[in-house]
Amino acid sequence: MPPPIGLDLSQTAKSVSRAFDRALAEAGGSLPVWLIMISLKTRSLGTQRELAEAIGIQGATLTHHLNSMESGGLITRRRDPANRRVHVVELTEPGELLFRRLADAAVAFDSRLRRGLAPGDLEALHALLARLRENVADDAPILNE
Amino acid sequence: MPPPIGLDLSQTAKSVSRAFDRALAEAGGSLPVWLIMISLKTRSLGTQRELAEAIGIQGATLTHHLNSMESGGLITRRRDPANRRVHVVELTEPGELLFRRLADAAVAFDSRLRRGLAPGDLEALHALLARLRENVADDAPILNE
DNA sequence: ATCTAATGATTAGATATCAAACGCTTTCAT
DNA sequence: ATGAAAGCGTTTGATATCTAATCATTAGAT
Repeated sequence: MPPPIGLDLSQTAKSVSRAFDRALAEAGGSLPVWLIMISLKTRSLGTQRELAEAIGIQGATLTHHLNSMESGGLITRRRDPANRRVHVVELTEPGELLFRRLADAAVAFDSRLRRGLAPGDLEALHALLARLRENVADDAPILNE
Repeated sequence: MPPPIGLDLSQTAKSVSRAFDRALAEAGGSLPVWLIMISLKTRSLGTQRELAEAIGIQGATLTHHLNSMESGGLITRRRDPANRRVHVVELTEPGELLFRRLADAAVAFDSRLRRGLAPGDLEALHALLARLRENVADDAPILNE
């Protein structure tokens, strides 16, 4: 009798996320802050809505994080002159500094997480997770194969 | 360049958990309520602390859930005469009824989640998740293999 | 016997997240 | 040109969770 897969998944994710958050906290950040920063740096940001979507939180929640990051001097927000509905979010110099520290912590954590896993294992895991996401996507929800 | 594994995991878990919670909500419950009930039914419960541990939440959080379940008539709490520190938690008749409905929903969801996954895939996933949990366990935290 | 430490559960306070409502800006149809 | 609809971000209110402090009970030591 295999264990219920959703349970297994969520408990594992909880453990891993908490450990990651602790690692980032030691470097002076947090998981949401890290996700926001790396999205700002790598992806070519469109709007805050897209940013929230990319990191898997709600727009309202993102606003809170940006508020504290702004008052902490990590980012600036200004209206885009071309489209005054959108806020352009940018890292300040202290923000860049923290980003580098968090990046180091994230890399270290990731290698710790991969211990004992072959490249093939990682690919397999990635594919399995993708399949699970598909299976709970809203379209064609029940339909038994 | 492989995607960061922790991210992949947590986003998937979030999607799956939310979908599961929606399914349980349609059956009149929620994820924590379901976890509490199934733990009460299957595992031989020791204390609330153990119960909380088993379902991966904090004792204080469990208290809140038990409060609402009790006022909703799903469970009863009484002091154990043998050790008056512990609360003996038991399902009421309406509680048993809801349990059965949630069990149906959970089974349906699980089969939906397993669509397109061979038994070998499930075993592999289980093993990979276990490995990840090990890798973030507090003992021997950094040590590169 | 009594004092101290440990244990089980609850309560209080803080934080994080979400959903819904709102305000401003832009787009588009007429 | 103007009015309706949609888009973007923020605010508000509710919920869930955690940590720390507290109350009551039990176990252990002297």
